[in-house]
Amino acid sequence: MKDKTADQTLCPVARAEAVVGDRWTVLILRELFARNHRFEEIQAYTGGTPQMIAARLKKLETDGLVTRRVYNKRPLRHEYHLTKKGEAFFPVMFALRAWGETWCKSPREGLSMNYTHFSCGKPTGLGPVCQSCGEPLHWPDVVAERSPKYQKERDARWEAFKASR
Amino acid sequence: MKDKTADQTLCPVARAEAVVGDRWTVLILRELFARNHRFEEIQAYTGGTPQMIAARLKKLETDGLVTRRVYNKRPLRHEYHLTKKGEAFFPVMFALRAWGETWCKSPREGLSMNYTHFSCGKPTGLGPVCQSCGEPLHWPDVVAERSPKYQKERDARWEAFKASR
DNA sequence: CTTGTTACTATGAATTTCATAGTAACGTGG
DNA sequence: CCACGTTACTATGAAATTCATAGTAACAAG
Repeated sequence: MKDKTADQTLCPVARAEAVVGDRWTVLILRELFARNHRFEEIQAYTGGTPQMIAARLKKLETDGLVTRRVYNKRPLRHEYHLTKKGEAFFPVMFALRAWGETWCKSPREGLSMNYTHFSCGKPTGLGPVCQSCGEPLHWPDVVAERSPKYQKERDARWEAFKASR
Repeated sequence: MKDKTADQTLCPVARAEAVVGDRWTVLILRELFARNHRFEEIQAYTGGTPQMIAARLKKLETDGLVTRRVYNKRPLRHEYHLTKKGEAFFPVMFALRAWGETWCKSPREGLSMNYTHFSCGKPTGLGPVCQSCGEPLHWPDVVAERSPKYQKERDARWEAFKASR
């Protein structure tokens, strides 16, 4: 799991990719930005196997993007939360989502996510800054809402996960 | 190599990751944004094996981010260029680089990349919009310059690649 | 003392990656 | 006309990773 790439180059893109250059890692971060903090939530919504999730969370923790927080002693249970470094990844996530909405979907599908800028109360749009007020967007200053279809898909994933046990 | 994930979800992040959720793919895009269009350049600077590069370029082509352009008949030779869809990935790349510069390097290393905004002639900074003029940044409207150290690393990679044949 | 909850760990088969080497199609210089 | 150089790959087998499936651990509740 160790990646020497990061130490062998000054390239910031390569350094970043050594940390987040993995599908599961990004999907986990998506869930954390969506405020799903528990292992089973992350597993259910990403569709990853427990090993994939466990390994990625461990790596995210050692890489400093995630901290474990106890929410229950006896039995000991942890939630996973973003650190400053993790939160700072938001612009990448936001840009990635915008690209995905624009270029990886057929037009008739419409947007799956709609963001409202908390400070101005209006839609953020897809751009790097709020289309309504022009300010740069920070997490947690945006409120995400899913399209009904996408929300349904999420609910179905949760049900399917629960049913399979 | 096929990825059913994209068809099974409305999530734009998952859709995007099905296309670019891979270290080599992102490094190849980095080179294309840096205007290195030839196979051997991409191989040398990314450090990938020819199969990795060839497979990713093929997938990038079928996914519509890259086109092959003939630059020499007899022997037939192609260059790889970004399409509109590929160019549209720039904001993600830019944000990723900014995150890497900020969070994946020790302070004393300094910035590896410095961007100048062509339209205003001043530095862009790390943010989503030009720090000098406030406009959103588009490729190819930014001019990249590498720090001497990073440039040296790149040159060394090229030399090492050439020497190994 | 059986069932339920949450968070993982174990195992072996399938797939992917990596290092190394080699091929192909041509131009060039002798 | 033939050996060498250039560019872009392809081939091969060992090593590592991923996936599907199943199971464990530590407790609470009834």
